[in-house]
Amino acid sequence: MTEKEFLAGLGLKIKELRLQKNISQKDLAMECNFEKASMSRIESGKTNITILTLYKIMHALNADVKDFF
Amino acid sequence: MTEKEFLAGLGLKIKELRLQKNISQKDLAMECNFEKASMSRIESGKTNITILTLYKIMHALNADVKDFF
DNA sequence: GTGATAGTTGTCATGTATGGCAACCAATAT
DNA sequence: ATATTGGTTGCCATACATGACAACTATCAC
Repeated sequence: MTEKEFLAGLGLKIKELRLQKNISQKDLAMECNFEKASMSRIESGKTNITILTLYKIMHALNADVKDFF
Repeated sequence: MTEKEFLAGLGLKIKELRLQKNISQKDLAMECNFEKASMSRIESGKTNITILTLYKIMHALNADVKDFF
């Protein structure tokens, strides 16, 4: 698995978990205290997020970090 | 759990996995293509690593990302 | 003591994540 | 046609992760 693929996969996983909660990128982003634009870039695998950003998203989704992989 | 605690916990987990393989910070760092200094800071929770850095460490340790959490 | 190994800490340059705002596209509804 | 909603993309400033090198401490061996 390349790094690009890894990021894309993680983004997809976040998207899946978000859709399970039936919330928009905007709403999830707001709970994480950042812009919907950032969430879009994250879900599409365009940014190499830090572990704390993942942690924030995890919290907002009431998920475990394990669930992201 | 605070963000600081989260980073510290992750660093500790990396250290554990590294020690299970009986390799030094320097050796692990070399396999990840960075300096032992960086590995030291990561294990002590001083840096908010990106997900790709975690991915590299995971690879070098032959571990699954899940194992880090 | 000298040397080797393991880890920590400081500083620097470069790249990029983050946070912010705006403009845009697509789809749907009014 | 207009408005709304969900998502994407561009740009900007700031903060910080990364990669690199050096200096330092501590421990253990010779």
